[in-house]
Amino acid sequence: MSYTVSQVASLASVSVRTLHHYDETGLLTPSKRSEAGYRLYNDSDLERLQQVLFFRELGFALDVIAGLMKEPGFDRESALLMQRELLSERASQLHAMIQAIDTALDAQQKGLTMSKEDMFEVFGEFDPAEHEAEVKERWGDSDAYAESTRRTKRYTKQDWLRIKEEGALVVEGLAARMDAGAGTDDTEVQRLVEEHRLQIDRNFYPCSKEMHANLGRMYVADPRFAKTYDDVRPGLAQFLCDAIQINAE
Amino acid sequence: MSYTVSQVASLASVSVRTLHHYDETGLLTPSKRSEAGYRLYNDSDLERLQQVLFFRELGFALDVIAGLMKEPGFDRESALLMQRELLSERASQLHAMIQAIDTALDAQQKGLTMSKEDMFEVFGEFDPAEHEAEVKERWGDSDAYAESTRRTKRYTKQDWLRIKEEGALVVEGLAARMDAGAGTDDTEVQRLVEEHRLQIDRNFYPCSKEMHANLGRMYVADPRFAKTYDDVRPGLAQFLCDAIQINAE
DNA sequence: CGTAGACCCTAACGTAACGTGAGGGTCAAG
DNA sequence: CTTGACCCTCACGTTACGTTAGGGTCTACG
Repeated sequence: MSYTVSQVASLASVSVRTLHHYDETGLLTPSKRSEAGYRLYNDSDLERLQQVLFFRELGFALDVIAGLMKEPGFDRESALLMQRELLSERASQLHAMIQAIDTALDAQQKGLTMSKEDMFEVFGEFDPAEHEAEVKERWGDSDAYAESTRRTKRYTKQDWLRIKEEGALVVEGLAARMDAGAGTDDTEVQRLVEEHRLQIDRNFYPCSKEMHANLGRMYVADPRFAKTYDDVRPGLAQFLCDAIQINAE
Repeated sequence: MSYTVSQVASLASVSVRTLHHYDETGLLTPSKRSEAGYRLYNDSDLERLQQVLFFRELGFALDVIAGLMKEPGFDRESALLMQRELLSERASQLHAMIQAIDTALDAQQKGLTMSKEDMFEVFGEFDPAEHEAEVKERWGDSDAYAESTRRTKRYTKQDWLRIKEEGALVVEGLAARMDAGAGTDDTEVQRLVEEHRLQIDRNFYPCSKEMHANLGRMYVADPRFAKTYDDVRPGLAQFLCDAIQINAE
C-alpha cells in the first residue's frame, strides 16, 4: 500500500509543501516515485513521519531531528520512550504556567503586585532551578546539584569566561574530530571526553565517570541541553553522549 | 523602578533582539527612553510583556497578539482567563499525544501495526471530531454539532465550493469595511454579519442569534478559528466577534 | 582623566520552516 | 478528448527573530 502526497498530507495534518520540504532536505524521502515522478509513501515512511512530527512538536529543529534519526543507535522504541518523557515534561511545564496564571489572577483581584521574578519564571527555558526536582531525579540522591549551585555562586564574570573558554575548546575539538570522520572510540575523542569530565569536576561538582555517563544521556534526552551541542554541529550531542559511554566503561 | 533591555531580557528569558523586535513592530514599546536613547521599561511594560509571552506560547502570531491587545475591550483579567483555558486545552492535547505514544509502544511490542489514522490523529490541529467534548461544552447542550456533522456528510464537493464562496464574500466584505475604518455597528457590517449567521443556519445547523454570539466568542478565544479570519485581515476575528455581539442584542 | 570593558543604539542582511504562486505535465471520469 | 483534480519543479515571499557591523555610553580602575 502506498500513499500520494495529498493523502499523507491529510492523514497527518501537514501541508503538501511540508512533505516537499522534508523531501528536499532529506529528512523524509519517499521510498518510491511513480513513473510520472509522483512521490509514493509506504508504511515505514509513515512511521518515520510520525517520529519526525513528535520531535517537531517537542521543539527540535529539523536538522537536529535528521541527525538524531540517522544515528546508528536509533530505533523506534527508544525514540518513543524518550518522546514520552519529554512530552510529560512539557505537560508539567504547561501546568506550571497555568498555576502562574492563577497566581496572577489572584494578585490582580487582591490588588497586589507579583514579584517580577515570579511573573516570568515559567517562561525560562533553561533555568535549572525550575527543574530541580527533575534534575535531582535524574542524578539520583547525590548532592551534585546542591554542590554545583553552592560553588558557582562565588564565581566572578572572569571565572565564567574562563570556564566557557575551556568548554568551547573541548567542544570545538570534538566537532573537528567528528568532521574528520573519527569514531566515538577515537583516541583524541576519548582524551577530550575525559577532559570534559574533569572540567565539570573542577568547576561544578565532583563528577565520577558514572555520573558523567548519566549526564551524557541527559544531553540527548533533553532538547535544551542537546541544542547547546547540536548548534555547534548537528549530531554532536549524540556523538558526545556515545563517546562518554565508552569512556565510562 | 525601570529596567534596561538586558535586565528585562534575562528576567523574562527572551533575547535583547526580541525586545528590539517588539519595539520596532509596536507590540511592546518601552514607556521611556533615557537621555542617551536607552530603552527603559517600567512595571506595566513588564505586565504587557508577560501577556505577550503567554499569547506567544499559545501559538498566536505577533500581529494577532497586537490586534488582540489594542482592542478596547481588552483587559488583563479576561486575557488571563482566556489564556488559562487555552493552556489547559493544550495540556490535554499533550496528554492525548502521550497516550498515542503508549498505544504505539504497545503495538510495537506486540508486533502489531497501528491504523494510519490512529498514528496521526493527535497531530490534527483543526479536526472538530477530536474536540467534540470541548465544542459541546462551549455550545451548551444543543445538538448543533451533531446536526452539523449529519448535514455536512451529504454535501458534495460542489456544495463545499459554493459554501466556501458564499463565506468568502462575507468575509471579504467585512474586511473591506474594516479597511474603510467602519465601526462594528456600521449598517453594512451589520448586514454582512446577519448574512453570516444565515449562512450557518442554512448550511450547517439552526443558528439562533444567541448561538451566533457564542460562536463569535469562540472565534477569538480559539486560535485555530481566529487564524481563519485573522489571515484575511489581522484583527478581523475580533472585529467580527464584536459585530456579532451587537447584532445579537 | 582617560581608557578598558560591559552595555546600549540603529541598520541591515541572514535563517528556518515552510507559504504561495507560476508554469506545466498526469490521470480518471464523462 | 477534454475537463478538473492532482502532481511536479522552480523560485520568491513571510514570520520571528539571529547575527554581525559600525558606533555611542557608562562606570570602575590605574
